[in-house]
Amino acid sequence: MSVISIYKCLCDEQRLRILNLLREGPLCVCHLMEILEADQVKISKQLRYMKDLGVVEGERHAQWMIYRLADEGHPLLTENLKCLQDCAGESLALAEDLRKRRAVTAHARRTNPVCAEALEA
Amino acid sequence: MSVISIYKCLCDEQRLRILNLLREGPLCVCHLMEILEADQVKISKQLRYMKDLGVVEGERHAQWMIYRLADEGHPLLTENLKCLQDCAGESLALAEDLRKRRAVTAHARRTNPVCAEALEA
DNA sequence: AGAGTATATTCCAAAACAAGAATATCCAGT
DNA sequence: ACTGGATATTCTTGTTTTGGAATATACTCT
Repeated sequence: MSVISIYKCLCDEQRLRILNLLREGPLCVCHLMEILEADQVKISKQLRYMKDLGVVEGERHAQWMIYRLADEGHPLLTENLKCLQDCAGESLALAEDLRKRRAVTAHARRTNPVCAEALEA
Repeated sequence: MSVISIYKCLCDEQRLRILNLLREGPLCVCHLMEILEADQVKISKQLRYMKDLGVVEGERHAQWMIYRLADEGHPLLTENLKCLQDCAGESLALAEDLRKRRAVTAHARRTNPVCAEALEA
């Protein structure tokens, strides 16, 4: 995972939002779809793009693919995601995304325990 | 200057190196060419790209165009440029570029005082 | 085996970007 | 007005990235 790769991921709003979400822990595609209100193909493609650059990793758990930040997170990426909380502020709805994230995963724990459990692993 | 714009500039090696150089103060195109060992058109195009995104500003001084970071530098950009010194390390020759920068501007002060002076303004 | 859910891949057209060559502009000095 | 230096723009072509539609794969449950 090179410095340039990290910036290539961050330079697109949707990818940036995905990384911001993964910062708080792994997520499966269906949760990302729900939080970002985007269709499945688009999300999958973004994840593929970032996986090819080594920024993100995916692991299958039953029928779900759980994605997480690769490498325990390169320091540059970690720093940026932290910084973005304050810097981005209004324009990108990062805080809002995180709020949704909690709602979605909490809900999943009830409706879809198998998937929810995979997130812990 | 948006967050995404900043990352769009940082996600290309040459642009990143230019920003790293501008962090220490304004420079004119001919100095950038010399330090990065790149041809004029390529540098001009990168500067144009970054200017259109509002990340960089240019001002004419006689026949020279002096470029600098816009806006006194967005905090996110500032943070990244600082962080990169350590993070990037070997792969990108950022420290080396800065060394060259000092040599080039020092030399300019002797051979081309008019241009050199414009950098101070 | 068959059906359903979750996710990935492929194909194709559009847009953005990059690189090189040629040319244009702006300014200073004569 | 003319020349030369510094910089910008235009044109063309090739590559990367994006977006939508269709399709394929992987896994689970019955």
